[in-house]
Amino acid sequence: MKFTLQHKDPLSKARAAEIVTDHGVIHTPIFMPVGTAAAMKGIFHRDVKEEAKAQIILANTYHLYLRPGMDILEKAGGVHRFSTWEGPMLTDSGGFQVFSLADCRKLTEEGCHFRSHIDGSKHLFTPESVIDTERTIGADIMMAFDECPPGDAPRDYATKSLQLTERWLDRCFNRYHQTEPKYGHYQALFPIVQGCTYPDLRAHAAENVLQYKADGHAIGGLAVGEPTEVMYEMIEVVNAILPEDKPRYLMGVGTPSNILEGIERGVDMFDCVMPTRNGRNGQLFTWEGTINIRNKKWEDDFSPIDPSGTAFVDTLYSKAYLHHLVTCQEMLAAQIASLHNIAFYLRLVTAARQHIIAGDFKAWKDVAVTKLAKRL
RNA sequence: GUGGAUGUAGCUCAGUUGGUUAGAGUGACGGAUUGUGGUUCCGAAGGUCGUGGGUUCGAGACCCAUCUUCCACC
Repeated sequence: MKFTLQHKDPLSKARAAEIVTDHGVIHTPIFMPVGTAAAMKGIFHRDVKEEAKAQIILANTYHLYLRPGMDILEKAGGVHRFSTWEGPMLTDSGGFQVFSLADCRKLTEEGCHFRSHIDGSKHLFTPESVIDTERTIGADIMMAFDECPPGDAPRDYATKSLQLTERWLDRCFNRYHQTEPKYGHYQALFPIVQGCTYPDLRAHAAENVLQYKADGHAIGGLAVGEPTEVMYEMIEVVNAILPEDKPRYLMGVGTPSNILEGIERGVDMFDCVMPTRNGRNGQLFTWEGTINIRNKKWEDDFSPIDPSGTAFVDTLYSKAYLHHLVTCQEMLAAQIASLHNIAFYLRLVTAARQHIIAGDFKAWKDVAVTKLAKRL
């Protein structure tokens, strides 16, 4: 995997770069749509690629491990061949899922015991087993197995959690170096910087991660309940330490404004369920602000969903029709809204990249953020 | 025609021996959702208790009449 820095914004930490993987090139800053079970809910991969212009998508280790299971993925020849997505992919380690299902987990030094949310069966994830699983899935970028503590974690818990995450990280990299890719393409492993909302813990975590000379670094454990300003502060602390010549990935973030603020602070990669999950619930993102298409006010608005949109759904369908589909809970509503939203998120980061290259990112961002936060 | 049931929020229904401001689910309305269980949560709105009399300090509840819908029997 090769990371090439192309442009740096003179007035901020924003940068434009290129990541080359064995499945293709990623231009950063980039947003990565989340396809948990190796599928973008309701959207054909063809449209994810051709209409939304996604360059890399996520899948989830926890979910693929439970269904269809690793025997099937191995027989399928990995997640790319199985799902027919031929572009770059990234797998989350399942750390977040294990911890977001807190009522059915038990944490030990060895790893995490948990019960399947599907059938209640018992399982154990360890740093080693997760790396093995991610090798079998075969994504271009694998994530380390970590603990993701809540946003309001007290300091003593945050400290212990970080120490465990760091011991697990060491075991992840040991296993990573002991194993080989199964399908003939390179797989990177990104460590995840934790530390909750404590600047010194974050700084320590960022320093600790450097020893692995990884292909890229992730910032995790943010947007989990802490104030937005605190999240930005943590990004600044961490990015001051993470190397400039490697991609930085802010996990699970966020709103369009969050993403632009992250880019300004030197983040290159983002993922979030917001465009797809909120789309299924009728929230549309636009340059002018967000639209709740369920609202009665749209029932007789026959203007296009997004006149400036580039996905075919944006100008083909009216707001009134989408309002009707959402009201009727038609599957098509979720499909249209999801495709619109991920297309918008990709246009958002593409615009950011163009403005970084043009040299006017900061001024553009300040104007864009105020509009994006509006509700229409 | 006779007998029996029924009527409470848009819809489906609770509502104790008569006792504070008549509740729930669902829908409709609005908000939330940040490394996805096609999810979940929150808020506010919504009532002439079929109608009219009566008994009572007090009636959604008891009595009378009447109307609605349903069932059974002639």
